Amino acid sequence: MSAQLDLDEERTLSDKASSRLTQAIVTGELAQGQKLSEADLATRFGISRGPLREAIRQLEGMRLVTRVPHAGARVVMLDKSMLADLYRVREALEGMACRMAAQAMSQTEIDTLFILLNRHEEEINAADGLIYFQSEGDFDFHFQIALGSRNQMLIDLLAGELYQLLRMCRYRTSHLAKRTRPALQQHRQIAEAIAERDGDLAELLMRRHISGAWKSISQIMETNP
Amino acid sequence: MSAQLDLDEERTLSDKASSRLTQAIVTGELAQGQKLSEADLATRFGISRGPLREAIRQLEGMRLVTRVPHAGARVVMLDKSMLADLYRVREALEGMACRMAAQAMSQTEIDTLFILLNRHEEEINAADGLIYFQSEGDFDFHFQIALGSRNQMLIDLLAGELYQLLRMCRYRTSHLAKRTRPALQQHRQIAEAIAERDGDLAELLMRRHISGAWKSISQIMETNP
DNA sequence: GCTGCACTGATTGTCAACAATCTGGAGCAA
DNA sequence: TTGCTCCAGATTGTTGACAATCAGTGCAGC
Repeated sequence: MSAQLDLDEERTLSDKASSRLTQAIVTGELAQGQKLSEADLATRFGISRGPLREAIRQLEGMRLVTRVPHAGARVVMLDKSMLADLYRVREALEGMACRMAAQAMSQTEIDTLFILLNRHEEEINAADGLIYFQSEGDFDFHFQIALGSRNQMLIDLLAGELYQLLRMCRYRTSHLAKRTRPALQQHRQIAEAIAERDGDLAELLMRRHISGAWKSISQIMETNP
Repeated sequence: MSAQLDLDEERTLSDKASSRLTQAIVTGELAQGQKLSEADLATRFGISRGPLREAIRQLEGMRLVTRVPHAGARVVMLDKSMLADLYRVREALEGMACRMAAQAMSQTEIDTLFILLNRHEEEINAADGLIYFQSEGDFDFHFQIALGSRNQMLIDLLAGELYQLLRMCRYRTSHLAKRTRPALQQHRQIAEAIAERDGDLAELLMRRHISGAWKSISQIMETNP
């Protein structure tokens, strides 16, 4: 849990509504494809429709909802084709992030990366089998690398848009197979490539890691609903 | 000019305002860093502040404006660091688009690509020296490849966000050196790689093309304002 | 029985007024 | 002069009412 703390006495109503909506969508409280009734949500959040509409416009920019004029907004449908698109984009962006991180990360940040990996490994060993956190730990790793790229646009794209969609997806497939151990192993290789400042290798490994994850997920989706 | 036609009797006021604002920002009618006064713009567009605020929220999602609560929105400042970020992201995304296009483009689309290149070459030869269109022709080429990727998310990211920022940048540096001929040559190599269905090479060439463009632009910016 | 059309209810889009917040300067004290 | 407080104007944030548009229903006509 690394979300922004919503001290109710901060920011504007639109922004708060935007956060709550994002949360509700990502956690599945609002189902995929569900219609977002302005009146309903406004009363539920205790605000008026004005700020709510602005929040919806913002979520539209994050690709979390789709809006059609005069017909309202709906939670995005994460079908297989869209997920395929998402993983390809992710492969490109995180590959680049990795390359840049290998060049720009400070030694301290790299140390942090390894600490993260160790903690992650302990969690896996401790709860061998039932690992709920895997996704969050995974996000932390990828997020740290994005930060390490020092590329603000890359960071915004990944953290602000793609990762939300990914979390949304994971909340729904969390019951499915994990492959945490091979993922951890790959993470380690990536971190080592970064530590050795080998941008080419770091990018290659990250891309392979992500396309591998997609192959695995896509296979699972064949046999499951 | 391939923008959406704004038949005034279509869509909603927010959307129309959004288009007009985008246009105004990209063409420089609204200067970088300029403050966007809601009252002023609303009267200028002949609408009320409600739809205008929604439009601004949307532009914020496209990274064309930055908003700070209670202080208003400003046109984004395209400083060198941001442009560097932009070109890196572009390199990653268009590289991937190229790889996917090499696999997914139909023969007809590939033919169109070469027709585009030929027309572009004629324009360069015809107006040797003063080539205003270069940017638009360039956009057409890159856009066609994005479409060829068949990846809707990639298309949206490129056409909806990055290209707007790029156009915004070009409107300001259009008076600077061009390097249209080497760019055309590189375009041709890319198209040929796609025609041969060589995704690896197509991606490599596109990435080299874009990072080369950045080196050139960044050099020019050293010596100019 | 089926098609087409008007009506109705609900939902979204828009507006103008009101409240909250920020910015800049006048006035005063150290 | 410098620094502070406080006020006023302007700007943004929010609201509730009003207008426009859409989806579903029932009826008339064929």
